[in-house]
Amino acid sequence: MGRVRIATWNVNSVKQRLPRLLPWLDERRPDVVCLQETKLTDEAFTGLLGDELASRDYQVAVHGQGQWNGVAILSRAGLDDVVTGLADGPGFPQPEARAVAATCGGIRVWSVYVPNGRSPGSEHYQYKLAWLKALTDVVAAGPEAALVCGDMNIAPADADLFDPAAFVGQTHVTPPEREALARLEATGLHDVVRDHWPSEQVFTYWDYRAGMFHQNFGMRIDLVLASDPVAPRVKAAWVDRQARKGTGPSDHAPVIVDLDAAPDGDIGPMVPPPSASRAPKRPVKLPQAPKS
DNA sequence: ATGCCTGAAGGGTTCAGA
Repeated sequence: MGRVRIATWNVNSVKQRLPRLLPWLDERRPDVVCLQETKLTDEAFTGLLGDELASRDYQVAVHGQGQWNGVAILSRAGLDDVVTGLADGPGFPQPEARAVAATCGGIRVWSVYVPNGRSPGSEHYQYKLAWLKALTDVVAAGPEAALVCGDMNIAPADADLFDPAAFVGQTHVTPPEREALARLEATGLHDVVRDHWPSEQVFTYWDYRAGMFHQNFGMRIDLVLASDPVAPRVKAAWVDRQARKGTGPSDHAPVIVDLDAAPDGDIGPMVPPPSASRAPKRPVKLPQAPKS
């Protein structure tokens, strides 16, 4: 098929994000959308926006739960062989709604929300590493044409942080997390945004607090990983920072990838990475969990 | 020294997020 636009977006509650999500779908017109942190049961998801998505010709694969987590795939490029969850994946302690897969336009598409990890060495951190191993096994056993999209909760390199010094000792940057991500990529996946912007500062997440977005103090933790047969088809790969601006945004911006053809002129501007933020004048102290 | 903002559940506050 021709051009296919694929996007991934941690919306931080699809219910709260509806006034941003629907106009964004109409403006960017993605063919396949991977959502994370939907925070709705499947029934609530369908009740809330089933009609809105159907009227835009999207088929929907949802895997949600109440309150936390939740992933989905919207597609008007086909939606076959839907699988929810990770086979033999770990729970915390029960399995959580963090992965859904479907075949869209001949590509096995995964929408994933990797566990946060909370603090290095914690039970949740071990869960995160085990979850990544289960994802790696399932992707390795799957079709060759694949896209793994979502919130990895890992900054692949220090270049993906506004201030690496601020993250020392935190999750998202520890060697075991980065090694787990590298093992996933070693199944034959390419980080297409980094490949297209090899030396640019590109972020996908900015904390809501303390004007972090305004200062461009962000992280790149939302990734599109394309398998060997798919990666050469990538014609554009960018972060839609417009979606992080304005009223009622998610704390994450969408990542948009076009396969095979350059985007048409009528689907909105290509947004280049912002100019590099200046290094903080003073060391930036990240919020810490309160001591128990 | 600090969870500084946001969302969810549920209840007058707490937990989770990265």
